[in-house]
Amino acid sequence: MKRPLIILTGPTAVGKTSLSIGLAKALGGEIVSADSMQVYRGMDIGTAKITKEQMQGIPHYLIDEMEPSEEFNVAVFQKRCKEAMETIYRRGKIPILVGGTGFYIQSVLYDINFCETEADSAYRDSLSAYAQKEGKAALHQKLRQADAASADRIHPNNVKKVIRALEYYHQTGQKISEHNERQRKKEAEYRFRYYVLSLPREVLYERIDRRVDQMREDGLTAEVQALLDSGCTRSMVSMQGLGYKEIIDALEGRDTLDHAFEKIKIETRHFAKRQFTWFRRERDVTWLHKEEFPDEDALLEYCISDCRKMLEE
RNA sequence: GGCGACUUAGCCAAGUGGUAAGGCACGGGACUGCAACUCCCUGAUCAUCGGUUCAAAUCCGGUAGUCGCCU
Repeated sequence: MKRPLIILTGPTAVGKTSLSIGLAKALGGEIVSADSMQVYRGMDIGTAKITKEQMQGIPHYLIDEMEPSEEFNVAVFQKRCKEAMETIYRRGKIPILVGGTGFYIQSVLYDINFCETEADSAYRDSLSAYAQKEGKAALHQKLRQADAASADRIHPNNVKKVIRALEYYHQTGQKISEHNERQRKKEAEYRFRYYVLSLPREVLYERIDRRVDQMREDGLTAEVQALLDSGCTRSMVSMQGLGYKEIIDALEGRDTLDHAFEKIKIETRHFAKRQFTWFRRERDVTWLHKEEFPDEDALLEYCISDCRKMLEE
């Protein structure tokens, strides 16, 4: 019998955290964070990380498990997430995957295969240098020779993705387009519910604006300064998080703080929009339109009973 | 009340006679090891009325609005 899995996601600032705790309590669940930034220690305000008090005793995994200097990515996430889920099953609990990184959720739900090879930064750098010298089109042409299907799919300007496709070919001798095709057909090996929490765009955007204002009041600037003081640099993956790169620019004199915070608002809205695009095309999702419920309790009740149905299957 | 300047898409903004650059926002989309990343697509007849001209956002005049200076 397939094991149960509950997924709760949605755009940033939609209110996943509070719902997740209610669900975990009612169903005997433990939470695994599916968030690419909340794993990092010391990045609390900018990632709107759940606090100890908010957790209300519910165990959380993949939060504060890495240093900002370490590199976290889908492959690492997938591995650690599966480990956490094993622990949870062993304890007789139900894993609840909560977070807004759709790609990460997909990697676990459909068990996408990321081959053993490590990222080859030397090769990546050489390709990147090649693109600098010869141009993006030339790099794309290189990909066309190796993997025409990928070249058709990936826009020449999307250098980062072109490089990854080339790297895959370089390391495995196979075409990433074919690999992707195979992965795409996979079925979930869990009994699951995949909830996407949503709000009308205008409401969400207002919440985002307010949240960013709150981050400023709560001391995001000091948090970023502390990270810089401890040796973090803009080039770290962790420092590319929303809110971090902008404040770094301001602290290092390339921007004003006021403008940086405005920029964070706009970019967070863009991010939310991208998340909607992602979830809209994900199959097997259950949309939860918050505005269709009289209040949070009603929403929670609905989720609980819907999950129970799934658990009894 | 007088004089002057301005009026181009939601915002900023090129264009001064030959048939509307660009940027931002908004909206849509892609995404299989950096994903809070990276990338793609998308909008106007130029305040308004009339005139000159083969041809006007571009020249002339009226009207309206905005801003500045003066009384």
